[in-house]
Amino acid sequence: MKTHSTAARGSASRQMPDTGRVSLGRLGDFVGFRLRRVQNQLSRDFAAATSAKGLRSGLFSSLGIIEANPGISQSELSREVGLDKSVTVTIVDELEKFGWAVRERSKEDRRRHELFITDEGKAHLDELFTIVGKTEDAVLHQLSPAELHLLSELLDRMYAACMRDEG
Amino acid sequence: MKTHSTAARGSASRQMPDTGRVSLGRLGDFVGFRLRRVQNQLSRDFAAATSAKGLRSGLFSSLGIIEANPGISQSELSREVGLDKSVTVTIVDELEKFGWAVRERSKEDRRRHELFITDEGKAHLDELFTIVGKTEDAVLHQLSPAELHLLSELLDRMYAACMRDEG
DNA sequence: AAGAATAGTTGACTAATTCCACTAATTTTG
DNA sequence: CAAAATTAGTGGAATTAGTCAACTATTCTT
Repeated sequence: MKTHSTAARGSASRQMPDTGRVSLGRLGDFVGFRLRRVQNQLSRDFAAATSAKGLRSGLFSSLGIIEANPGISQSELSREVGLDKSVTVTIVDELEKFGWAVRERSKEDRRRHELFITDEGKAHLDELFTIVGKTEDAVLHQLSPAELHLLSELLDRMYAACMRDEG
Repeated sequence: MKTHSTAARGSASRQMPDTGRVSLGRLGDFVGFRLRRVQNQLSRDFAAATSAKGLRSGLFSSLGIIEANPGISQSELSREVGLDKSVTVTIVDELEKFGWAVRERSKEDRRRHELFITDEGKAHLDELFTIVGKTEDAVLHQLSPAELHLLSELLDRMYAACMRDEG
């Protein structure tokens, strides 16, 4: 069952439409494909907008999570952002080098490193949020607030289902 | 420039929804973050489900596009899947090696290679669609058909906006 | 106290991405 | 029509991201 056929112009066989759009065919029945292309483009826009700062991928998200969850551990951070623990180490190393966040040994569990954002980190995060907000708005400006909210909700439910299955 | 999305930011979601006690903070106001984590997990599931076949990423999507657009050129394929041209070359090389697709020099424009899926390629694509369908269903089973349809539509609109912005 | 489990770290290895140069064919244009 | 610019396809180098296994230190389990 094709739920959403794009352009099914004419009969299937033969040559490419010179003017028309490319058909997704059966691929159009899967959200994974659409998700991937949108996310690809979005993260490319993000990289272009922040290229001056030379941030490694995942650093922005990590700093955002640290800000929202003061004292979070690196393991929890890894789980939330979806990165390997070893990658998180590298990111936190960099955050500390920049002076945007700090590690503090936990008093209760001395294996843990509690993470905190610094004032300087907050300032840079503000800047980054502004940049990302701009690039996202360029893509989302035609989605109504209701649609945007629904999109977030659907993505959250999908993510929750992912985590339930193998989390 | 009453951008809806800007108005929506900051007002909507400040809860700790899905997996637990970790808050998204301001990050929750951006779809890019949610998009990334869902897509990451989804593509990880896909990789796990197809690991036996050892397919390089983008191969499945490429074959799907070739099936839906017989005679498509490698450039057009690259554009549609969102890959670099050189990556597409590698993928088509592999598709030919497997016997799943063929290159044919175009009669009208002898620079072009027209791409066609083979019967064997169709068979394997059927198999892949089944596998991907299963893994997606595990994530999407709780989304209603209407929600699913809306999600696809929103993603398409976002993608169209991306493409419009940078040619 | 012994053993399993968890947090963090390191380094090695593999896959993916980007970038640039190059050939061939076609289109543009002066 | 020839020169220049453009487009399609290819190969390779360099950078980066993602995965994995080993290892220390600490805590939990029994």
